Amino acid sequence: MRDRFAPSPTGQLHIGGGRTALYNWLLARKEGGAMVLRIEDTDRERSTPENVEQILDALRWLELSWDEGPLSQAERIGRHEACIAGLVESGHAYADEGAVRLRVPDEGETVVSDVIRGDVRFPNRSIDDFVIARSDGSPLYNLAVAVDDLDMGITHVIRGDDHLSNTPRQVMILQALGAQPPVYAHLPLLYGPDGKKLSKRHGAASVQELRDAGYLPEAVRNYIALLGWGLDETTTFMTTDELIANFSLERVSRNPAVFDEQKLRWMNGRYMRELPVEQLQARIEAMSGREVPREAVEISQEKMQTLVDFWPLAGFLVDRPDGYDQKAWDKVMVDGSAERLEAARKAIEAAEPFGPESIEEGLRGLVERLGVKPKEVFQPIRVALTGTTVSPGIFESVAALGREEALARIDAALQHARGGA
RNA sequence: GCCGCCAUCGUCUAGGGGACUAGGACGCCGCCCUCUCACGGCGGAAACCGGGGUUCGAAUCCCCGUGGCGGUACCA
Repeated sequence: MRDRFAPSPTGQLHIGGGRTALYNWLLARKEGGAMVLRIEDTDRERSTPENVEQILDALRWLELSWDEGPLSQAERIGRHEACIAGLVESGHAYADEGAVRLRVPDEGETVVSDVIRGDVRFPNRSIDDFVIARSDGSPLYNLAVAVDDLDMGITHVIRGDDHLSNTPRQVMILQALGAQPPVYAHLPLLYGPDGKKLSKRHGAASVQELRDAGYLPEAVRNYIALLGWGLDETTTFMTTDELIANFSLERVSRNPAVFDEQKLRWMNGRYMRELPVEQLQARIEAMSGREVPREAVEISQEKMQTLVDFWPLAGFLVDRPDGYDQKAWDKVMVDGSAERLEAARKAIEAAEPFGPESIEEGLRGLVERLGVKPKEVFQPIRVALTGTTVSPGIFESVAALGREEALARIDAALQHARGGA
């Protein structure tokens, strides 16, 4: 069993393309077959080395490896031209104003056997004698694809639904060449939330945009696998091994799917929470190119949905905030807040041994003595430390910051409250 | 125009004649937990595109309509 992923290099890899690659990869793994990576680059203008690299880049990030290739379709032009000549010679094709057209019968029908759609029948009279070679002799897409799939021994063609209407043409070329068509599987297309084709204005539309938004490749794989395929009525989380073991083309859905980034966020958050702290830390560091304290990761892990969420949440543990969010300050620093912060400072200073437990003990004791609500004490500390009203747990945050730095930031806030610089 | 594909909660889907007062998940709403934001727990609202058939019985099968999408290029 051999399948192929055959993108045309037009820029970043579209999420739909990522899913097509995933399905091809899953099936090849499951069947113990091979996946060929073939670049459909017969359109020389669009097919720049940079664009090809974008495809490979996305595939590598998704951790989808190919067994052969990347093969260049354009480099096989000699073979394509030979086939065109052969087709003319055998009478299956003829020259027309310099171009070459395939002879399509007026009667009968061409059947595309599709695992997902069943047998799709196309009346031959609805298909014109189509061009397989330009007047300069260069081969056209349908011919190149058919010849390549044949030569490469492809048994399963898994691709987007937008290719279904062109498939009878490829089948005709194969038949004219005396070959059996492969098994086809046309995947439903992916759309944006507005029902239109998924594009940049929907947020992330490409695999690399997903990566840059802080998603984990394993979460992306799990999510997009479920876009048009499902195991049963309840299974949602599957490891890659489980995906491989369970995948089947027969269970691929026929209707188009809308890419829902909110659901991906949720799923990604679940994956992040299940990661060992060291691993999560390593990923945050790899993505940002900066070192971050393990403790900072530990106390914010359950609050993040993506890798980039780390910074607004726990960035204050890496860099001292350069100011206070005005809204946060106004909301929290009301009458008496400065006094409570002052008292909290003493409690933190006295915490011994310095850690979350002793800090909690001291701060809760203060709340008790003052007879105020916990947040009336905790929020001013939070603003002093982070500049905002959002952070991991306050005791853990103070502890992670360290006594000296925590006290310094509180002092700065107190000064700010008194109208100082 | 012609050819083709598709049609279940807002979204992803389960369903392949009786198990359906249509199940799960995201999102949404409410409650609980709570130092903020989250996590988590509990509960709730929310769908079979329309019309004809077939059948004792249709979300499931057939036809028509409607809608969405794709193809129809000397693009891929």
